[in-house]
Amino acid sequence: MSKQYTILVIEDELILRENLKELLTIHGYKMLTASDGEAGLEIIKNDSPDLVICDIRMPKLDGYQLLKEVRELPENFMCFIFLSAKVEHEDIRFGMNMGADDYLTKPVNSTDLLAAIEIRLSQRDKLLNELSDRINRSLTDKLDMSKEDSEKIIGRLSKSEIRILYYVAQEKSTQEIADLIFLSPKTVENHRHNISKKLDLKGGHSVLTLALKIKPYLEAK
Amino acid sequence: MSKQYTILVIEDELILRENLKELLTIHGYKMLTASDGEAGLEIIKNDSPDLVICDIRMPKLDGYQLLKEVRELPENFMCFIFLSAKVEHEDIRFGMNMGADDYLTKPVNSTDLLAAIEIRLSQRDKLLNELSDRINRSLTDKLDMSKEDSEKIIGRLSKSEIRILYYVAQEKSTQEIADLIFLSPKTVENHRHNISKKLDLKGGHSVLTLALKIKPYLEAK
DNA sequence: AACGTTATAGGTGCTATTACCTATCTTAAG
DNA sequence: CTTAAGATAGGTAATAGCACCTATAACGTT
Repeated sequence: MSKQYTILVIEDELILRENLKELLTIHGYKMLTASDGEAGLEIIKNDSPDLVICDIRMPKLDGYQLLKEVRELPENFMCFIFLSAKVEHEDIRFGMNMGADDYLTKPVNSTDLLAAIEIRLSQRDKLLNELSDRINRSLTDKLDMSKEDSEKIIGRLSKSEIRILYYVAQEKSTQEIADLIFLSPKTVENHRHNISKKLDLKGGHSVLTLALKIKPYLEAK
Repeated sequence: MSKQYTILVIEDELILRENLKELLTIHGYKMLTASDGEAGLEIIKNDSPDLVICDIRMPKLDGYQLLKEVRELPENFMCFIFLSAKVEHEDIRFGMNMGADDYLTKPVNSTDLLAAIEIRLSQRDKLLNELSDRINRSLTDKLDMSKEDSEKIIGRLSKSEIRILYYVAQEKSTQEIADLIFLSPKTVENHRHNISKKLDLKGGHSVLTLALKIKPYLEAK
């Protein structure tokens, strides 16, 4: 089962709004609804839906103004689709040129709507996946240590060893770690030694450098 | 002056193709053209234009097939706009549902075309900027050191100190560094000491940990 | 010409990490 | 129940980094 997406419908007309909610719920989406632009904007800010289906003529804040505000939100990767009774060429161009990802006209058939939603969500997911791959690769480059390798290393260590390594990565000295977790400095030192032997680390300070390299994956201990 | 974008026009008809090239060149875009899908795909692979304006009915590889191939390319963040004489509702929906970012109909007026190009490029830029910010923030988080801070630190060091720090970041010991660059171990040690004093570093191994943190920005010495 | 910075090299001593040992007690696996 | 692995603690010794000191030669700036 794939991820459940959240869709926000901002639509003045009660009947259409409820119909859309029902249709999309049946197709597996988690639905949010709003009946005017201001309410819609609040929901967007609070719940960050994956996709917004938005009317244009609405009370309080119309679709154009809403889209403008949405696109100015930071860290905003949501898809935005207009669904409007304004069907003239100029209307559609104007809506698309505001930065909408798609523009559907009323009355809309469910095939068109579902297809439009699916393609926008899948394109956005593709983009976000490539982004997180890129972040991972960038991190691996900088740390000389991939996530996989880090996890493999951590997997070979005992609980206490991981705990010690965690504090080593925080740049704590043996004495400081001993004080922090109420152990003898000797015990802490033994753990360091065992880590070094277990992983066959060479050279001085190898435990410290290892700890720093795998630190990002050690945090969530 | 802002960045110059590269636009690829893939269009069967010579006259339209040349007209578009002229119009967009005047408006400051760097233009590439192709007269069929296969040629277009080659250019996309080689030159990675920022945006593609693409006909649908074309020899060899039609617009739909081309878009499908383009979207399967890795690390592909280009915008894709269909420009077609297929103007029926179903045609437009089909094109958009293939994953196009916009769909313009022939004959196209320059206002619509320029507006569509501008909004898609600016939206894509906004997205890419947010993504690169995110990558930077992620790196800063993991390294506990921002690019700016690293560069400020490096700026305060002398040439030799930077060189020493570079080798320290490679996890070389004082003795190893001395052997590598034909210096007395004492000199290397003095540099380490001076780095530590100059930057007011506290605690054991502070030079090593600093070196590892700024390593990404130290590599290109 | 004088001064400050940098690069070079050495002396001395302190401290922290590392290596390798033994030993006891607990816990998990067989 | 026996055994292996882990967590705890200590002893001893070597090593590496660190702090603080002097000293000379080169180099650029004022």
